[in-house]
Amino acid sequence: MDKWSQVTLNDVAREAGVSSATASRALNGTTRVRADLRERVLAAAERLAYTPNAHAQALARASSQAVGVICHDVSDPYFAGISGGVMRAAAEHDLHVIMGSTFRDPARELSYVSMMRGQRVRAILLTGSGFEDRAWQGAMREELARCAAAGTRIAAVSRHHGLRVDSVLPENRAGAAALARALLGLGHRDFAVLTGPPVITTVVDRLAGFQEALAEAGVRIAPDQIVEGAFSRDGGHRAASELVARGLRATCVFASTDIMAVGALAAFRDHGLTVPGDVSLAGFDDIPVVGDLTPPLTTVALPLEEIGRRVMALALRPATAGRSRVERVPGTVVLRASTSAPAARPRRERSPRPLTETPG
Amino acid sequence: MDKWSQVTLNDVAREAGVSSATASRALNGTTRVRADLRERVLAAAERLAYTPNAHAQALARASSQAVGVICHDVSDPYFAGISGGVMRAAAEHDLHVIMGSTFRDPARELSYVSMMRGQRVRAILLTGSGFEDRAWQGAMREELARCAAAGTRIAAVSRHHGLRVDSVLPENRAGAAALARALLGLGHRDFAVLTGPPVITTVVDRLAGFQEALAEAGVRIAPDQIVEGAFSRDGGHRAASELVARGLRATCVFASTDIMAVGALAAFRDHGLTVPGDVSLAGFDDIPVVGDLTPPLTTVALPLEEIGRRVMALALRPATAGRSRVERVPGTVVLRASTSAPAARPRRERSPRPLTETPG
DNA sequence: CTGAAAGCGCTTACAG
DNA sequence: CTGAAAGCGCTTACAG
Repeated sequence: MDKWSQVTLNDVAREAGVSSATASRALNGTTRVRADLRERVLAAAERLAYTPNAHAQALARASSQAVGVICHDVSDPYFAGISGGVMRAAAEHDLHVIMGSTFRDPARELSYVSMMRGQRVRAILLTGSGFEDRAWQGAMREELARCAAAGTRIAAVSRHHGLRVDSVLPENRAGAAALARALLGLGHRDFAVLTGPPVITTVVDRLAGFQEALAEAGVRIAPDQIVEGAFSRDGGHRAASELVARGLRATCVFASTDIMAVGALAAFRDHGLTVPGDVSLAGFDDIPVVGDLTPPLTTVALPLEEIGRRVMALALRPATAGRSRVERVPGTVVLRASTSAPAARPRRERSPRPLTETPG
Repeated sequence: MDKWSQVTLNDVAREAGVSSATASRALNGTTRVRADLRERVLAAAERLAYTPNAHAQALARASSQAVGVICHDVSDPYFAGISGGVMRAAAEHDLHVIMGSTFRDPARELSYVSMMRGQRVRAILLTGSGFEDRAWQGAMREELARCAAAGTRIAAVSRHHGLRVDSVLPENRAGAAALARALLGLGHRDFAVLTGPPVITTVVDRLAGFQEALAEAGVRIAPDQIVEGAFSRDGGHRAASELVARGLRATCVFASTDIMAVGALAAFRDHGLTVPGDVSLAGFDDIPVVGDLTPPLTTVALPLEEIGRRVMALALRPATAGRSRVERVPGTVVLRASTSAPAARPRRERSPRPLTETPG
């Protein structure tokens, strides 16, 4: 009934009538063991339902079979998608996954890394994007140096400013720029952006790329048409409502994340605005559901599962001395029905219902 | 650069000029340690960036700080939601989460449990529903007995036939029955069901509950109006298309999972059928997005995150001798626009477009 | 309160 | 090929 009832290697050895060294070798297949002894050991292990104590193995071997994965929130479809790829890859390589959700708290990210270092994981995957925060970067850099010293590999998804780790980089900047050009191509000149917390590098990059491409076409977004919100469905809903409250002058709104776009779509509907009739709407990521919305959302598609597999692959490759490896993953602009040419009719017609109505 | 450069407790002890026993006690706060010595140890640990080797601790203490979580697929919104709750709870209790995705392979579920037993986790959470498979149940029962013998707690979400483990039971049967009654209340008498793989207990329960309630009203579903598909968006799309191909005679379709309903909604649209004009559609789970679809989906809401927290809480409570604990979580019928009274017009008008058109 | 020592369950040079 | 022994890094009775 208690912990001491565990079957140990010694039990197996005794049962098989050999030394624990031989039992270990037979079980691991590391060294040649006389066939009949091996058989006896295997049979004994089977009979006793022996499972090696992973901690003892890790201690004796000075290495474990685990990798650590840190994301912002597994229940967010973006991370759920990446995590799916990571889990597949882990299963293929017989690795255990220790998962940590930071809920976007930089301090928690730091403490997870140190915890995983304590677990002596083979590698740590940082799948959330970095934070634009000097102090945090410094602390993280120190922590990662300790990991490196311990032989723990590090690989990241997205840009982690000042960390120089091997990374899979979704082309947030270029993707947003390409999206902007596509929207310009539809005839839009007045844009608004729903953006996330500016400490998150992904947010910065997408906004920068979008504005850059617009600037090349001589188009500028009015400051009051850039609204910040939480990276969530409700955050998008609130941000879009805020935009409407400020007076929506744009013909096209870019939500820097699909999940925000989902909320924005609902908000526009709640305010009596049709998409794309009154306003076009585009997102980023191509999470599973956006193609099934009405209208389906224009977005920049990222191969989330593949990103997960690739960051794992990167982490499993031995470190290269000196500089860090970077793999870029392009985003693909997917034009769907949520964006169309801007309506030719006068502004008045696009004005929202009075704000006294309750949004959903 | 290599694994041997780890800072150990001995290094800290030496640096602080005390024995490793004292260093250990100071760090853990288990026993009174003279204040000045404690200070010196803490300072030394800080200076050396010491992180205890979790494996050595687990070995010496004969217990670890980890819990194992096994689900079918983290990237599925249902499990993503539950996992979110589990992660929160884990963070609150300072537990590490080892996560395994089985991709609905019973063998993999078994091997994960044994692997986690090897990790000597405190508890294992089975968040996927069980399999209706005798052989598997037998093997799992043995495996769980070994866990129990090792002091590893087990808790599950959903019904695991023949396993008698502490469980959080979403009321699949009652929820589906309540949904059926609500749909009957709208005036429907002709139903179809899109169901999942019948080895999954959740599938069995939802279908049974739905049919049961219909039977009480004297309504029966024609066998050819029950279509099986994969538990995924595309599985739902294919199942709905198959239903249309067979000749959709129902005025209302129940998809046993929201994720299937999402696919079904798209399929109906692709076939030129409007929801709920031509056919009403309902799902189950209330995953985040279904309220934002057009039309928003009627469903049975399950508090996914809370289910996650509760299964963790259950696992953390000590085992009760003898019988297993069961916590029921009711589902709430949420009527949305995807279901309405059946159209009064003749069948002809609801007939689909010819099947030669390509579905999306 | 503190330290020397044994022990947790494995692996792996080191001798045979 | 096999076994006795040391060692992985910690914790914890056991004596002081």
